[in-house]
Amino acid sequence: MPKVSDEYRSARRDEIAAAAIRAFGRGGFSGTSIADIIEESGLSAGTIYGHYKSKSDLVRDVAMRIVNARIVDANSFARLDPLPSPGELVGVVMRGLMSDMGRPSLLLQLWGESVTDPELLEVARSIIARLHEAYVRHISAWHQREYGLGEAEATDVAVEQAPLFLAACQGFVVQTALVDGFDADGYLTAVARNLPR
Amino acid sequence: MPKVSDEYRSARRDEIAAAAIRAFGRGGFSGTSIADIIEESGLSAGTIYGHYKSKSDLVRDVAMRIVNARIVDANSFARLDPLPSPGELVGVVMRGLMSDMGRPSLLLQLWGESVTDPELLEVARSIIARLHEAYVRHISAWHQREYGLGEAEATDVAVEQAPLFLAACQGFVVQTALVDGFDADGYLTAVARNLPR
DNA sequence: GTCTATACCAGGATAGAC
DNA sequence: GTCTATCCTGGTATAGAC
Repeated sequence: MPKVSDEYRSARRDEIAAAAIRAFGRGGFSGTSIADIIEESGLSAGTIYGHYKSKSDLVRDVAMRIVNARIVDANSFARLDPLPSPGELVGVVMRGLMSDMGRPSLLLQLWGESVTDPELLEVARSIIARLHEAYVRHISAWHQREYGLGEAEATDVAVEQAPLFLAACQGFVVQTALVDGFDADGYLTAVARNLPR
Repeated sequence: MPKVSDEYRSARRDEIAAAAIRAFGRGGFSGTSIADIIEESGLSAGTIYGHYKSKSDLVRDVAMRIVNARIVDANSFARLDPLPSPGELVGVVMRGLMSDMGRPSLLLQLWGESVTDPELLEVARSIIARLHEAYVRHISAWHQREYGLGEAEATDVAVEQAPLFLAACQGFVVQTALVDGFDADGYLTAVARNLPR
């Protein structure tokens, strides 16, 4: 085990992954060629294949990095004070998403390609599952604190409603990417005002 | 202008398009090769290129056929009696979608590929725009009839809320395709119960 | 109009020198 | 570890016979 190697390798992977994220952000996963990533990174084919064993390996790593960035704040919801309503939370999550992805269109591409690529499907599912779980916990906490429901009752409500808040996030992603002139702030305000509380 | 030709050509295009829809449904647009479509249709490369000038031409035609099938019932909402609430409408539209597409995953793929393909973007936008428009009209009609609002007021409400109902549809598509064990009926019931009315 | 055969190209991945 | 050069596969599209 060489002494510089480990952190060096990891730094190189970061560098390649960062270039790949930029490139994928423009062209999508399957629409981006290794040549594009070579150009974006300034590195060579040999180098990239020295750090990733295939394009699909790289795609999976990039997708995971995107997930992990989001997971962080999915778990910090519960500690916010004052506790935001579930509807306000959609705004918090989506604004966070926008600020570190620029356009969320990569998510749309991830979903699309998940349909045919089992490895991406795994990643996409894990994003959704974690967000779903965070919502169930949050909605339940909200109903307990705000309306004094018991835990079991609050959880029933949460299980019913969580998919709707998830849908509000997914709709935001779709509409941001596809509707031109989409009013993001107006949408998030409408969510906070009209979804159940 | 040969006399049999026109309807013959059009029937052949239908045949090719139908095979293409099945094939695209499995592999997505860019994930499906002409060879796949040849196999699915039982026809040959020469024939297909005799009716469509390129793969992208075929893709656009297929995407449009999918849209047009949906537009029909987007416009029949207003004539339903009793008038369904906007939330119930999500169920009507989505059940219709499911019954003629099987899995709505092709829509997910359409969205994903729209990000990088301008022609598909056009198609995707037109689907969303028409559904949005149908929702605005419907929500407005609902508020006028149900709560006696004036037209201007009802329209304001409709413009604010329409994106949320759209999101409920989009979330349904995403979750149907990606969440395993997704409870479609439970979701649609929750939409009808919890979205504003 | 339709088929078979094939030209042609793009993209992923590897070999081998440094 | 990294680069350059190249191989090879698979995919779109066309040519030419029937």
